[in-house]
Amino acid sequence: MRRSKEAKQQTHARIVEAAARRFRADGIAGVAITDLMGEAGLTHGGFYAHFDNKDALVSEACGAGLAQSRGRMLESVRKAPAERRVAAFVARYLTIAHRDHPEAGCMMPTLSAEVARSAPAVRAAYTQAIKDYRDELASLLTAADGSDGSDGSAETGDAVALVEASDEALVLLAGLAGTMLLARAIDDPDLSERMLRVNREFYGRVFTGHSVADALTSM
Amino acid sequence: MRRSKEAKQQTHARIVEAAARRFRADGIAGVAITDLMGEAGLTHGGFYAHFDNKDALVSEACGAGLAQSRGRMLESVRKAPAERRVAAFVARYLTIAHRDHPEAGCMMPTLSAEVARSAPAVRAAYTQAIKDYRDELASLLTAADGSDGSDGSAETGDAVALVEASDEALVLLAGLAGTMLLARAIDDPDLSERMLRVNREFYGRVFTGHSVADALTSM
DNA sequence: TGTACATCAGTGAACGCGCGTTCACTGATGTAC
DNA sequence: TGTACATCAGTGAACGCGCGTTCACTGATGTAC
Repeated sequence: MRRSKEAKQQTHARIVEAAARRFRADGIAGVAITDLMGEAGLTHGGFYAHFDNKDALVSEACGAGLAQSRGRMLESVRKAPAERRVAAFVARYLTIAHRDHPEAGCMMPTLSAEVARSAPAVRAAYTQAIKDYRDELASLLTAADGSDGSDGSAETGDAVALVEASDEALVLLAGLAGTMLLARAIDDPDLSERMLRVNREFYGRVFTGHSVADALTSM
Repeated sequence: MRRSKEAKQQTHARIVEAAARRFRADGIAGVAITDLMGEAGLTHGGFYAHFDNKDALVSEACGAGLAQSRGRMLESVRKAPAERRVAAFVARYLTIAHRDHPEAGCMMPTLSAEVARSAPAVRAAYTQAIKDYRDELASLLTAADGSDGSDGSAETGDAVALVEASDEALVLLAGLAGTMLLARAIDDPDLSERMLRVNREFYGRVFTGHSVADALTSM
């Protein structure tokens, strides 16, 4: 039952897509190859025509999956005016809907801990995806902050401004991922919602005004 | 080979301790009961004299382990003068040593994602431990912020101040856990260190001054 | 363009392995007299 | 205080199960002539 080259590529994409979805919902260790192949409409044996082993799939699914969820998150955000995009991103990320649907959400809160324990190839692919995320966020932050990306602090200049923006992006990524991570672990609905709301408010305000730039000045 | 009551309690404690350590290093799913019993100096069959099943151990180890790591973190912090304790805590949490030794560190970055997918009893125990952590941090924050815990904003008053402190604690917990989570997943040593440093600087400054209280006002 | 053959995507049974859990057993501890 | 017996912490073989991976096979696709 050999298939055409395009058919194989489509199958490959379906497996990766199913993996990215299921890994987020149940963790890497919690998803069996048989399940993934079943969701792709195939039987388990065919897996090895596409990947050397499970780790090879994990690398691809983690890289592609994080990039995909980033794309979906930022897509709707770009419709907002430049100065409101960061706040829109924060508001989009820290929602109850996102908390309750990890399979369709960001990979960072669900998979980072498992990736940290994974094979070098997995970590490398994941790291690259995080760098891309940081860079996209940094450009969002500089655009929101006026065109020069600075706020009049002593060591101003475009190079410094760019460094600061990518540092702010690291703060934002960590804060959002951590908030979602804990909001999902917490059993108490009130506390979980409060976790989301308080951080939404915090990051929305801090990254819209200039308090972050102040806090990060002269590092 | 029946043992005395105290001996049994000691064995029980040794199993829980080994579990709290190994779960942080390798994840819940990544640690077998045989391994844990071996570390406690026993064979696997004896496990069920102490726990109904693996989930029962997980509940106990997650609750106790998070409380223990919180105790260790805050122990050294209390030696600092009140107004520097928050900064000391942040500095203690976001270190390379902490990143490289998850087995001896905080449970939140390593286990929260897995706990979110665990049985109700596990999540309940974990949630309680997080609430305790929040409350301890809140008292650290109010102590650092002057004795009334407020900064002259319009809706001042002790009740409001307490709510604000526990909200600030939620922001801090999420930020620290998220930073460590990502710093561990990232393969690139420079970026990983930068993640730690930038966030250490950010949370150190923001939670020492009054910018957080400003950001969280009128929520 | 048509034929003959090699390739290889996908099938499904089978593999070895480690897991959580069970169970008959042992012998020191706790208890009743 | 001493004896007889019940309890039960810990042992180690065995269980059923699901996992990742292998492999002989099938038949449509790609290629050489």
